Amino acid sequence: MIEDEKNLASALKRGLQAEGASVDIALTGTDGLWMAEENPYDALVVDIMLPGANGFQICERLRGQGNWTPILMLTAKNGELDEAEALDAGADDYLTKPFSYVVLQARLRALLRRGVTERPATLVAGDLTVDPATRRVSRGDEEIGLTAREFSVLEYLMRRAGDVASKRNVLENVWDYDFDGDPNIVEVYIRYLRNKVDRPFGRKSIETVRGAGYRIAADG
Amino acid sequence: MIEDEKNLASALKRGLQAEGASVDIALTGTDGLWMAEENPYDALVVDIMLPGANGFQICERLRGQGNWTPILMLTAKNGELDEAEALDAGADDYLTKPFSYVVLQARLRALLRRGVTERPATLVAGDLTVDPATRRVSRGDEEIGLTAREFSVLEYLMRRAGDVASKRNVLENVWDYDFDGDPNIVEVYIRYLRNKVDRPFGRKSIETVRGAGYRIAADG
DNA sequence: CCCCGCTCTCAGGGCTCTTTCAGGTGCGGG
DNA sequence: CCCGCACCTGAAAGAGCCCTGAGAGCGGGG
Repeated sequence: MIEDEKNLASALKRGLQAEGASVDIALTGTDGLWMAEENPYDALVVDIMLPGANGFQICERLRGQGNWTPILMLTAKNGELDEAEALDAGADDYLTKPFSYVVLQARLRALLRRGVTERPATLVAGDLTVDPATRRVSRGDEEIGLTAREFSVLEYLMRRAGDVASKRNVLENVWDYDFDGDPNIVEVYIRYLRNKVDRPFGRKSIETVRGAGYRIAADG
Repeated sequence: MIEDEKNLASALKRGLQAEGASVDIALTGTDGLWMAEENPYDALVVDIMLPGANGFQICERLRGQGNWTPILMLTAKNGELDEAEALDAGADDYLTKPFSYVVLQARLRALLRRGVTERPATLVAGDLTVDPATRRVSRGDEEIGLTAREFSVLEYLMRRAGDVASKRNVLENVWDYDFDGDPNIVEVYIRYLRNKVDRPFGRKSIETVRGAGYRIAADG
């Protein structure tokens, strides 16, 4: 999220995090551009009015580089800069300030679903399925209720089903990139997940690879 | 960019940045190697003549670690070190000094377009396979469980299948670069590996080359 | 205002893996 | 044929990884 109003930025960040998203904030256009160039984000939320480089410039620059990360642009109601211009510059959608949080959330979700990134509708491993769009998880016919964090961790593991994901990997992708807390948090969430998706079914989908990380077998 | 001539380095950096690239500079071979190991760069520009470690060593070291970041090598016109050697060492392309900026730019673009040098997903030697992504090892259809250290040692040997890896090599790449413990640890792990990947199958994949190190035959 | 669910921290403990060490074995050179 | 050095081996101590239960902080909803 590239947004210079700190209050707005941190409020949105908290909201999105509560749903399990992992959010980085840039307060200036130049910082934001740099971060967007360096990291493979799922989507960007970009304000138009920014110190450094403005939203249009960021869009054009990224698109010019062949970077097609979905962009949601925030435009000012009475701004002389039209919304159409935002789309012309390469944004995928726009939102007029002021806007409600739920609308932002819905638009973002739509962008992700549409996603340029080839993102399978549902992730499957054996009889375990995870649907990022609806945020539902089920084993066979039985639906499983997960918290936001639990869901994110499971989603991440499922996206790389078969591969080993290190704790560092999980931290950087599910928590923030520069997370520096106790890595033990990952172990804790693995336990929560096992208690919900494995134990009740007598299964062992989530495997510990000692010294390396965790793995979900591609076939469940 | 690993280049010790500050003027050249910063001139190139400015040029590349003007086109939207993001450039880090290392002035010594050792710094450069470290940075290349720690960060996922899109490409490296490496001078041959460097304080610390030279360009060849950097190439070999990175390739040995399974790091296939595209490398553009800068060679000296009258250098006794041939360009062919650069390619042998694992560079993807080379440029003879002095060169014009536009040529460098064009070569770099070509490297990026070509994309990452295709890395083999799994390492194979006869019927023995090692998959770094999933951390699975198998002989034929039988899966073999290895500990973290065992896996690392085997992976290292497999990456240079057919070549002899000295104990020093193994220590520097699997343990720390400046490991100063007892080199006997390598012998111990070779034994563990033989007990797991050879003995049960009546095979002798891991060969001792007395006075030189160990080797895994490329065909198992 | 209280309760409840979610996230995260912390400390303890089990168990596997890693490393060390001391002594044995065998190859190769003299 | 013998000796030395490089390599091999078994066992045991130590370290570190991972799991777990308990609980604090926080925010939302009743």
